[in-house]
Amino acid sequence: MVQSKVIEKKYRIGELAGMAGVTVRTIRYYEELGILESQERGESEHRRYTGRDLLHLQRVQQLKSYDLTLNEIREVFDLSMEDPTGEKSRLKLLSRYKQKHEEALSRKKNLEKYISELEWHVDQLESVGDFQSCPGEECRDCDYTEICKFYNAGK
Amino acid sequence: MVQSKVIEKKYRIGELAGMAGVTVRTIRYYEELGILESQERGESEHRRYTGRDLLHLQRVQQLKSYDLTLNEIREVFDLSMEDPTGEKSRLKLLSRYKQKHEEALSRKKNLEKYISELEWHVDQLESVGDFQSCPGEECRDCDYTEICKFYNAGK
DNA sequence: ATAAATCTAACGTAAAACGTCATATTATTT
DNA sequence: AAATAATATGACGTTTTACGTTAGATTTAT
Repeated sequence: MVQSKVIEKKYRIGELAGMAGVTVRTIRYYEELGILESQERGESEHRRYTGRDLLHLQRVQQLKSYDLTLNEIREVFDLSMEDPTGEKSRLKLLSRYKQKHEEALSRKKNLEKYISELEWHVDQLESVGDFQSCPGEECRDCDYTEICKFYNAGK
Repeated sequence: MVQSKVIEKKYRIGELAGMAGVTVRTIRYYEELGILESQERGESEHRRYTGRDLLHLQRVQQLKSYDLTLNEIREVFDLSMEDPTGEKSRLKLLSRYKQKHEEALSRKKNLEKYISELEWHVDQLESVGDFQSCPGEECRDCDYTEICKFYNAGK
């Protein structure tokens, strides 16, 4: 079964930028950072991109939406570039992914503490009348002894 | 019952910095931003701080650990400075806290998506042999159709 | 053949959170 | 009182991030 090599549609940098909703400069910048490489530039001097490149670019946007920096994004890409068919490589990859996982969990924990604090303030403001400021005298009666170190600090 | 006005121990900027584990410059900077005001400077020209100021400074550190910027921290402080005894003020405060709460929840959602993705990669690497890269051809068989828009993108 | 798009190279930017002088006062110690 | 240490103000410097913005040259499209 001969899979005829269909000539894939190639895009120029401006088209790619348009489709992905970014600027041309952004794409060149990503190339600088090693985040998005273009195909070999045959004959002409201009960059050519494929549909897969568009996917990669969209993937970058997605990762950005997770609040990853471009450097972190490159790290993630570097990870998936590594060929994990070998056992050693696989284990290395695994541990690095796990590390990133840990980092993310830690960030999540911080965020949850913050959310919990905000909820405390909201609770307070919703139960009219007994508003308490923090940190303050009233911290002595605060219920959030777990998440807050000021609860016991009222002079 | 006359509460004799005990003269509270006052700290100089260097002492405060030492106790809080920050530099002198940091404290002056926080003052610039309106995050930490010093007492009135009686007689001398030097700043004086109280135990409550130390608490406030520590509170700043805590909020920073939640990944808030100094500007956001000031906003939070400004909120709790407002006198919420009036109904109008209380409602305004409430809505602003709720907004910050929404923002935080949104960040949390993003983070969870990212964590979920990382877990996918970890899963893959742990079930040796069928490693898949993303985005890629294999995305067609990916289980994470909910969190990933690439699953259907295999050429 | 003109206009439109791209190329490389390089300097500019804007926010964030201080660091680092420089110079002048003020406090403390001897 | 003299020397030393701590502070004060002001202002410019620094690092990181993610591009923006010329500038001048070359390529591609109409």
